[in-house]
Amino acid sequence: MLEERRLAVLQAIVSDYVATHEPVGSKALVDRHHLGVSPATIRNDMAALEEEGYITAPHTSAGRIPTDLGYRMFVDQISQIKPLSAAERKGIDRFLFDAVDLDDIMTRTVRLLAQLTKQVAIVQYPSLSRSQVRRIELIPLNEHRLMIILIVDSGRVEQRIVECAVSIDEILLADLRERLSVAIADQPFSSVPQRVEDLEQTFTAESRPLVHAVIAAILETVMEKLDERFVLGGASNLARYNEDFPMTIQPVLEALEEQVVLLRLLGEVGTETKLSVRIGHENEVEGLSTTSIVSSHYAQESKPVASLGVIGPTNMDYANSMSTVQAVAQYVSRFLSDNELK
Amino acid sequence: MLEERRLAVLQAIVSDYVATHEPVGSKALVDRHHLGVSPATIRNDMAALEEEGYITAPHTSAGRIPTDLGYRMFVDQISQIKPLSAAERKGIDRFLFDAVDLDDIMTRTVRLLAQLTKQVAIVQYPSLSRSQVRRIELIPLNEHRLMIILIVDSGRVEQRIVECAVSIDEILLADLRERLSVAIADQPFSSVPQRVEDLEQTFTAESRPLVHAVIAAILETVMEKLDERFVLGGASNLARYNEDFPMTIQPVLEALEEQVVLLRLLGEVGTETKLSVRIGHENEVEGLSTTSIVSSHYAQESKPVASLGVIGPTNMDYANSMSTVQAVAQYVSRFLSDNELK
DNA sequence: GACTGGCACTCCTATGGCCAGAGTGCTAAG
DNA sequence: CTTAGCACTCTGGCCATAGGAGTGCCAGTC
Repeated sequence: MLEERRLAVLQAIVSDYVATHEPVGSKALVDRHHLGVSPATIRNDMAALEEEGYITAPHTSAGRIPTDLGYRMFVDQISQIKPLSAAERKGIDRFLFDAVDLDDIMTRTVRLLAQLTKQVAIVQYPSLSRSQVRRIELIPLNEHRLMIILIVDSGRVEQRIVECAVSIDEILLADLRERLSVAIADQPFSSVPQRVEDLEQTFTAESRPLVHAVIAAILETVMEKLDERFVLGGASNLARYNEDFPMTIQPVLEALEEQVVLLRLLGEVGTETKLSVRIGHENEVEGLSTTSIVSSHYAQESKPVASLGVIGPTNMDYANSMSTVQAVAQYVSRFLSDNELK
Repeated sequence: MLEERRLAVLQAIVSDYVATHEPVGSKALVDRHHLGVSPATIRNDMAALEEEGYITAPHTSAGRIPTDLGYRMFVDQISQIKPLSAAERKGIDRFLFDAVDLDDIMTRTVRLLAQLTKQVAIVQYPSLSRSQVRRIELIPLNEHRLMIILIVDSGRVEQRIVECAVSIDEILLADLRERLSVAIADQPFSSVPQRVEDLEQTFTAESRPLVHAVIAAILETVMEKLDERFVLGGASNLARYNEDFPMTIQPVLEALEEQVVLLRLLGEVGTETKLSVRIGHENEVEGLSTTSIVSSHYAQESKPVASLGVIGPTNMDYANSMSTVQAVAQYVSRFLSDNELK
């Protein structure tokens, strides 16, 4: 009973604070939410909540604001996520409908997310490490230069130019392509390094220079680009929160430019739960300690391939962000699986 | 004589204001720059300069700050651009040295620019319209799907997936590829639409469905992607100027997300001059009226292929930005021409 | 034992007045 | 044409004040 009301009070504080961005006091609480008790009672509860670390007071005579822990509790209480309205779903549909290729899907998705949540959106490209090579092409460009093209089953296309000291023998190249194709097509990316290295052994000594150059380039590409691509959007939404944390825009912008950091944040998302929320200091990145990240996996044919999400101030509208991120992730998954881009 | 000193006064005002970001008064001027006259004289000149619209006073008893027109005059007076120091040039060299492909060059360049100028940097990909198709590949993916790959002499690679109702005949596809290759390889992009359309006529009726699908996709790709790619970097530098124009970050961020706007700004750069500076209201984009853009073409084998530059507040250090942009453009040009990525 | 009303207390915020300083424009003289 | 002097204006910082919001605690009630 008592516990129950305390929870209600916390939830009320969070939702009021999220709405107004101002500390909320006991009087305001009983006015806006019809809890059946007096302000004094609420004050007792608030004192207890503060004791437990869920809320804090900026100064003696201001209202309370939630701590990271308070938000965490609040978020964990949101058991069932409210579905989007028909209009919203329609909107998502229309937005993605006529995307022509993977790049197009990614850019549209990021714009969609930013627009719906009014926050900074981030969409990761399907991770190579969870994909398979679909096809490999070796295209001679001139005597000493060729281009490797890897087509991945997620629709990603990676290209790389290779320069080799020896002049390129087209017959050998075709042979190499064929054997590479057999070796790595439809194999998980993780097995590629081993397989191409094994393959290299099977070539005669005289063909080695070319073969080695190509294989080295493939290995490099596979390593370098494993997870590295993503798109950002809606950075201007950061400025809307000027009022709330005025001095901290710069570190956030800086953090957003750190690719590795962002990828780690998205990558850390466990595979067990689909929807993940990390609040304030929970993401241990300097500069993002006043922001929260709501992210979700998206899948292709039921296999999770990457993540997408939004980044906003800790006092964001979690319910809305969560449902939007989840919905968008589902739509993207569906879209990727239906219109295979392979 | 008089005219000459006025100019000196204007230059002094601009450089002081750029350095301190505070209105500069007559006393401070004679102190810092050893003009051989008294503050009162300077005041007269300042009154005249204000009359002519080069400077303005925020309020009665503050110093003066340059207007857009004042900056313009100042910039036009910078006849010879100071070369970079050896260390700086060395730095640029090292930064670009081991770039492996075009994407790599573009990202490195944008980071380099942002870092050197402490401003927002923008680098446009080599424009397709000023390039030639180097090679075209048609890669069947499955029965109804194929991928078109266009390799452009600037090193850009464009890919597009085509879906066709009829099943793909590999023999026909090879033939089509060959004839497409003949038709458009080493031709300027602008002539591609005409040539492929002509080519379509030469095919027999039964092969038309496939041929048409491919050609339509090529046309679409050519149209859509003509100039559209660029990379941005250093957005966090915007926040550093919080003090100066605090309320205006949002519109600037928004403008930066408008691809078309940015491309137009870069594109407008005439072909006659290499280095271009547009100040404040000169770039007629809402939201960028308090910013200046310093940009330059860069070239590949002496032919300008695209632009790069920086965007900063109107009270930026023009001399430095101009020399940096010019130097980076030269280096990128050299790099692109030396290590042809074709 | 849980809730409530009352009350004293604290602390922030907004307001207004005030002063000093910086910078100007003007005038008259060199 | 330049300069010194002077009166004038406007801003920005500082201080003190008042008002208000919100709290914590205590004593009383159901």
